[in-house]
Amino acid sequence: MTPAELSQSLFDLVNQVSERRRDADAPVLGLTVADVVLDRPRNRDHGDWASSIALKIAKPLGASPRDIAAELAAGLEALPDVASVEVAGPGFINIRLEAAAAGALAQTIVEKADAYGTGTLYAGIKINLEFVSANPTGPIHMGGVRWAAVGDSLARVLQAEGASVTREYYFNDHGSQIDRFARSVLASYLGEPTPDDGYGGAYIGDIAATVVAQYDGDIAALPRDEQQEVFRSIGVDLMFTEIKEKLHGFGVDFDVYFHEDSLHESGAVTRAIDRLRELGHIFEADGAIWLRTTTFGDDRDRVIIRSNGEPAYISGDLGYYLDKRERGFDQNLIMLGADHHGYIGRMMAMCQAFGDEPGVNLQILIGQMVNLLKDGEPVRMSKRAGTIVTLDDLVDAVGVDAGRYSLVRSSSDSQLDIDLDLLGKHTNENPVFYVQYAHARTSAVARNAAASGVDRSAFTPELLVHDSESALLGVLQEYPRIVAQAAELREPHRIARYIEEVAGYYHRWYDNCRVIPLGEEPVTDLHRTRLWLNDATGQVIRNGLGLLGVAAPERM
RNA sequence: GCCCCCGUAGCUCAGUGGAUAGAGCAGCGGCCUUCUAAUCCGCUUGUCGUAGGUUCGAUUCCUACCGGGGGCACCA
Repeated sequence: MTPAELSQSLFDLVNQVSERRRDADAPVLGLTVADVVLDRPRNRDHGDWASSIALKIAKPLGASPRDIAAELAAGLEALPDVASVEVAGPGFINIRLEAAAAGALAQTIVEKADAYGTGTLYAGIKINLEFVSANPTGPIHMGGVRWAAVGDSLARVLQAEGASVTREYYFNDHGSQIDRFARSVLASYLGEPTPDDGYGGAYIGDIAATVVAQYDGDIAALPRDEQQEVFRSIGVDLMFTEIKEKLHGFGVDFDVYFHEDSLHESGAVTRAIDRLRELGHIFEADGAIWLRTTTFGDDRDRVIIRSNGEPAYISGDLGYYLDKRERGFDQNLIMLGADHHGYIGRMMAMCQAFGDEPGVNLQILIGQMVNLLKDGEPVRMSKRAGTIVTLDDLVDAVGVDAGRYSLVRSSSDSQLDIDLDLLGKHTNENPVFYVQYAHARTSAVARNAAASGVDRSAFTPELLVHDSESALLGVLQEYPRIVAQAAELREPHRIARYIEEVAGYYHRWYDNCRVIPLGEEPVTDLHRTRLWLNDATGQVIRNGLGLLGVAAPERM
């Protein structure tokens, strides 16, 4: 019996009880199945599943919660897979399943394999997920790396729920930051000091040297403005290529790298502005062209074409958003750092100005910043000052798996502290090893089982009665719900926390229950059935790590 | 001044209205002739920032305040 079936049964019982109890003239409760949720109690004494529904409906029915609970309990007890039901505390209903019914899950998981945990929440939905989008003015730093890890994992989670996801990187190659970058590289080449508003990192010199080596001609012979253009175009390409390669090495690949420049060149920006003008949301003032975002809740109107004729940054967003919509994306997700949260108002206003629904067609996910600490003291990261910690630094220190895992296991709402010293030393503190070790252990057990003549030729789930077994089964059952929740809330860290929990239950089970008989003891159906549970656990950990983009090693 | 995020064990952090608030790390003490000891077991620590409110029930929702971080351009 699946949790869904059990909660449907409970829902039916709730309806029966409320029909029987309510006065003829009283309003119906209007509950749906979703209101009748089953919890997996933390305390195993409270059964395999628990419901607080009696507490919720007691008042409208004018009855005591315990009386309602008792009636529901009687109905549940009659179900075939339910072993026992009790009413506890103020009116909780604690349900215990037959061991066979609970244990059947092990076989289900093994048979579903990679598909276990996937759902259909977003079946048929096209989602565009834009993340990282760091400017190509320097190596990708820790802030961007966090979104690379979280965004890629979120994409995987959404795909697991049936969505068609396009990972997209918006490449800002149009604005004045690029000019600063070009001037900085040029200055380095000429041996001049870094411009006041330029970038001063050591990588600037490297880029200058590489550009000189790659340029087919004599840069020194060019006039200064042409020199700058050479350093701009080749330098940006170099950065762009490097960023792509580094992200690839980190396991993050984008489907689309979208160039801001192309929006201006293709006329997409002009088209978007024309469209908004037709809709009556454009006005002119002080020599500039504005979008009246205040109509849609923004705290001020926004300039989209400056009085000098240059498009403001947001104009690219107008064209870009329209382009995404024309490409058929129902949901457009954009991940931004907390330093960009002020964009939400204007972006949502823009979405609404186009006639779309903010929060549905456009969703902006804000993630908090990464703080770097050294000797317990904060280190400020700045591309300008050249004090940056890059993707490479992270991977060199701890590797891809531990790096991704440490970035994705915290809520994006929390600022992340990363201690540069700890990063290099105490790698065992990373819970990823705890989880990976559990997975390696399931593989080792499976290998040894094969060598010892334990196979999966029998499956008798009613034998899985040890406390550590029902606890493990209980947590394995949660997986599909966790994936759905992570997708809905856009919070992939839930997957990490969950598999840590699975690893814990598995290790404790391993300690208590043998899959392979000791010494000369015969192989029994209990051993064979436990092998199913072992393999099921490995499968769930593997699936979970897969959603995080972290390897599931068979040996450690 | 306004907006967003955070405040939970010594540290880093989970916990989108439920029962006795959890994990990892750190500390102390136990288990290897037994499927991998990167595991497991035991001990120890909490005004869930403060004060109100809603609720049968609040770490969770609402309000105010305190503390930390970030943001409020014809920059991108």
